[in-house]
Amino acid sequence: MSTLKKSPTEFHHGELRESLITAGIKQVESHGLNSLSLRQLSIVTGVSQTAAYRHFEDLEHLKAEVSKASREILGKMMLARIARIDESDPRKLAIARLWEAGDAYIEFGMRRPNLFEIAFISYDSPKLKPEDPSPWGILNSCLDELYEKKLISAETRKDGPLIAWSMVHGFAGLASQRFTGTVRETKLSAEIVLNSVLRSLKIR
Amino acid sequence: MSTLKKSPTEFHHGELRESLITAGIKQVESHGLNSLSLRQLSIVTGVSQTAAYRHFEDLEHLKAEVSKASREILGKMMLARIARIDESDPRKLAIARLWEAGDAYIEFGMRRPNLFEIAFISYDSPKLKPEDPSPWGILNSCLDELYEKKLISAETRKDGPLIAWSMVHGFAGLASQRFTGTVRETKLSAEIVLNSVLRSLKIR
DNA sequence: TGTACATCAGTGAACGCGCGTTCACTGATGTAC
DNA sequence: TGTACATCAGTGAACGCGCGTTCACTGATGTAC
Repeated sequence: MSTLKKSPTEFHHGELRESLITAGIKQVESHGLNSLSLRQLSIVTGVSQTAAYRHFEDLEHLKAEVSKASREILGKMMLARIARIDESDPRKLAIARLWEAGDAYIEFGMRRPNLFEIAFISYDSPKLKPEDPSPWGILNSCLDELYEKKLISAETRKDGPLIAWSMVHGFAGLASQRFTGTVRETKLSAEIVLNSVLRSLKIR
Repeated sequence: MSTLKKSPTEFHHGELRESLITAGIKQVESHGLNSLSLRQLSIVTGVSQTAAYRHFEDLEHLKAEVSKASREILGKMMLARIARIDESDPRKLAIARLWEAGDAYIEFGMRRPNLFEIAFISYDSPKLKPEDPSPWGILNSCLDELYEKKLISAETRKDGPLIAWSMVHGFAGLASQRFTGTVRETKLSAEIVLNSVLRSLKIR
């Protein structure tokens, strides 16, 4: 049971940096990207409104970290779905992994639209360490596995990331904007889209 | 040579509504979605800062109109590219139309990223007339034509919009965020993506 | 054709707000000796 | 083990800004008679 606020007796927070990012994620998720402000975050975190400057150069840098954290959440969701697959046939397993990764990506867009939005805004100014796990990296691992199992050609392996990412990212974006109908309709459409990814990769 | 500003002698502007939307488009295109404000637009348009309220309920409604106008610009670009096609074989023509429409969409994302962004944000509050021309409508016309020419099946006609739109919209979004490398690389990738759309529609 | 008057489309001053950021400061911590 | 002191991570007051929106107003326009 961890609390974001420091207890009022202690002067030092100890984990302010992490707390601010976590609070940022919550704020964006429930009130949208533009509601992110240093002041708000400070209040929520129980800290003076200038404390954040000990950890972030400015608002832009904080946003970039929240963006990165969102991608990491997405990456973890993809990995969790992949880990849950029960399949012994290695070829079917490789296909199922790509499918589940893509479906998790779409689900993230649909269920957490504001996080999806900030995750894929590029903040130029700050140089961050690459996120871990990275959705892009996971997709590439899936394609590597498909290639190793001879399910896709070398050329498809090369173009695959672009094709799969465009399609899944596009649909996830449309779903996050509620352009794809009800939740039920969106789930049906997601199946069509994922099948279409496999067809594009010449797997089916 | 039309000017956005009214001449200082005249009290009535005459076309303030249109001028504000046009100024909004320019503002978003060059300084991003968040730079849009009623005050800024009023200054640019040469009008007092409250004049806009005679034409728009509030900022949100103005944004929705700018968003709609962006989609119309995109629609016009798609139609312009379609009109420029020189091809007599009706089946090849139908395919070329889909291709050019998709390519125009991607080009819009790449070249006018800020307009692309505002075009596909959904503003719930205001009910607007649907845009004309609408990118979605154009895509559907292309698919209708492919179906009439027996180039796609009835089932593909049904799923086609989703598949084509996801893929093209996804890639355009990635391109607009500069996730697809240089302009040259992006153009090469666009070809791969559009070919992949055709494959998904079982045309090639 | 001329005029009274309702309506429309502007003005300009003012309000209150939340924000990013700066500054000089202080409490807490850790380390060298 | 005890202490001096540098460094780190907070505080709180203050700044200036741009913004959306309201209000009472006024100039321009069009229409009924």
